[in-house]
Amino acid sequence: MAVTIRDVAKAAGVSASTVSRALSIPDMVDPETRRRVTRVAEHLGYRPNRAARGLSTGRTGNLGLILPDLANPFFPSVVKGIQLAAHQADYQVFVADSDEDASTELGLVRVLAKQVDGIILCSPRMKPAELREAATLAPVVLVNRKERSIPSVSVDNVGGMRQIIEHLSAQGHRSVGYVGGPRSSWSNRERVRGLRVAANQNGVELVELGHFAPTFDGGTDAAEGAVISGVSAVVAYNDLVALGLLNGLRDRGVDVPGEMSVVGIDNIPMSAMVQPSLTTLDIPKDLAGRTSVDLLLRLLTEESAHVARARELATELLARHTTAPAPTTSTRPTGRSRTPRL
Amino acid sequence: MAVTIRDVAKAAGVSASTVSRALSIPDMVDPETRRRVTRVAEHLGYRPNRAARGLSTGRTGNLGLILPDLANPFFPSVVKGIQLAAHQADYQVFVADSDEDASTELGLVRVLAKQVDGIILCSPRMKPAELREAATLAPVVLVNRKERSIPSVSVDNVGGMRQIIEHLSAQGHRSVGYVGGPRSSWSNRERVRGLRVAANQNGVELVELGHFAPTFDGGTDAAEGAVISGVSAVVAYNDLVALGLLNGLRDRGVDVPGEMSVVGIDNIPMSAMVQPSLTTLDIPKDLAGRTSVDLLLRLLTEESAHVARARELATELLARHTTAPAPTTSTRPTGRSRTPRL
DNA sequence: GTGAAAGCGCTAACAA
DNA sequence: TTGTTAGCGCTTTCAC
Repeated sequence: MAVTIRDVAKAAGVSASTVSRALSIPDMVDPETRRRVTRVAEHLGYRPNRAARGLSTGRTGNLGLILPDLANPFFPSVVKGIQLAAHQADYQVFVADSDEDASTELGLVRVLAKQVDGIILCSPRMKPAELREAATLAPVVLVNRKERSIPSVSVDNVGGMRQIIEHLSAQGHRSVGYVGGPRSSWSNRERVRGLRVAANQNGVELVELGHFAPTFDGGTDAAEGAVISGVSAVVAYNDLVALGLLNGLRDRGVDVPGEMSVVGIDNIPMSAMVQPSLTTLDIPKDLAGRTSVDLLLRLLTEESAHVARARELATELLARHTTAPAPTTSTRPTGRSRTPRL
Repeated sequence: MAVTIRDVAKAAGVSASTVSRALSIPDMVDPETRRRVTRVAEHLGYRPNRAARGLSTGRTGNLGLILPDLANPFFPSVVKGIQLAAHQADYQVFVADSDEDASTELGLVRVLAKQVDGIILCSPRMKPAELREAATLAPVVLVNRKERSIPSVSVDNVGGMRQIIEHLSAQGHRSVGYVGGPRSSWSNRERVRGLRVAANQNGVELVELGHFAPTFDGGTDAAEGAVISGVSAVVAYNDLVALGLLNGLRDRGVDVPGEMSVVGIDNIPMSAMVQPSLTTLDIPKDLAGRTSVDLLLRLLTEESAHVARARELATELLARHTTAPAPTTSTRPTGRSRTPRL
């Protein structure tokens, strides 16, 4: 078996409790002993067993992260932001991929709840009631969606949609299509909402082309309808969909951007790798990750008596915080219209 | 605090141990009591605390996964394969991204070691000695590299390179370039080795163009050298590099595949999303994931007395296993030469 | 400043 | 078949 706190204690000629203190509350122990203990611990290669520590402190030092699809290039950046922030605070991250299955997600929350101090939940499809149940099982921070009384980190979808519509409108487009994501997706609903408002304000006609899978293939499927609809520009639910759409349009001999403009959302790495690059709305992904960790850790260190109030507070804070680095269209200079020909 | 085993015991009028048995060794308890206990447990919403269980059993029910870069589209498939297999066996997966920093990785192993039953390590850059140290801290399975006495799952790089060279040779190429990955990467060394052998056997000249970052930008950087070298075809360390290379070539006005052919390795999703699709060598990524979990779990359930032998055995098994579904070039029909014009 | 003792939630002998 | 006891590795009173 590995080296335990007692091994260190014995070797240093002190009690286990002293070792414990020397390592976690250094000032409570004589400098002399402290040094001896540290040396011995290091020499023996002692690593505290966090699970055991968790048992007595109620703190595991772990964070859980649940997301719908790691293969969606949107998420790795978020995960990286989270891991970085977590590691800096000496937390480990448990990542679980639910495979786009919202029912799995609640199960994952249950399994994780006991092994982590808090959970970051990216679940565009979970029902509000499920979210609330999840929040009773462990401290939860929502990413990319909001739910009353649960702290969350989200982006200003409405503002982002306004930017897109204004951009298109300035280019002279009067009729814009929207290739929607899953009906049950919170982000999708927000985006539709934002688009409607902005279209209305800019005298642009918005044509909703239906709901599609949030994938490359979903975009391909949407091409036919986009062509038929007669719009001159199309906004896609996300970049993956936009790329698939481009693919489908090309297959139909539609020249992009000559005959039709396409705009994506997310600014995934792939969007910059096609030529010319895809016009897209940037979402500060790693910042969202970092912010969610910060928020979660703040909740955890809050006096438990004040947690309820803290939650409300935190929600407000975040709304402002994430709105600040507002989404902007990416800025690759590629001529008049930056929509790709691919 | 959450509901514990004692709460259930009390409510069911039995002892804690009975509850424990009823839930994990059902046949050791009277059907009547068992039913009662189960009912009460369910009713109270009891969830065993796995960390606590781990403390007494020595089994945590968690697996660790360390990989260099989640943002590399190669990995999500691997992760998904791993998660699926792990969840099916009722294991959770701890994912840690080392950000391509091999020195971080050993640290991650140390931190994770106590909290997991075993670790799946994708570390192309770690030194052999570090790998062996890692293997002493926890049961370890290596992915995509081999090291004496440590079980591993890897693909038949040499065979794959042969396929690529034969493919190019059949197309009439006599001089082929290789855009190498990091000097310290195990896969890169294997690939070079395989290419040299295959080139030699097929009467093809192999021009090694140097070492580049395993990224899109790395590929872009390699374009200049590729052009100068005068080869008619280029193999890239992986698909990301290949895509960057295509980008760089296009910027230099080189027609692909008219003037130069490009072949990638990995078959990442993105490769099928460009038009026409990138010619690439498929690596069975999710299978690699599944296999590594299977292997690890087998090690864990092995009688400890036989573990040493089991390790050797397992290594052998795997070598055969992963060679079987050998890499094949992807099969998108896109005309004579399938190298993309992008 | 330090040690002894109790306990976190659970399982695994050992008795009964 | 079931309950009692001890203990996993650690922290945390409570004495000294």
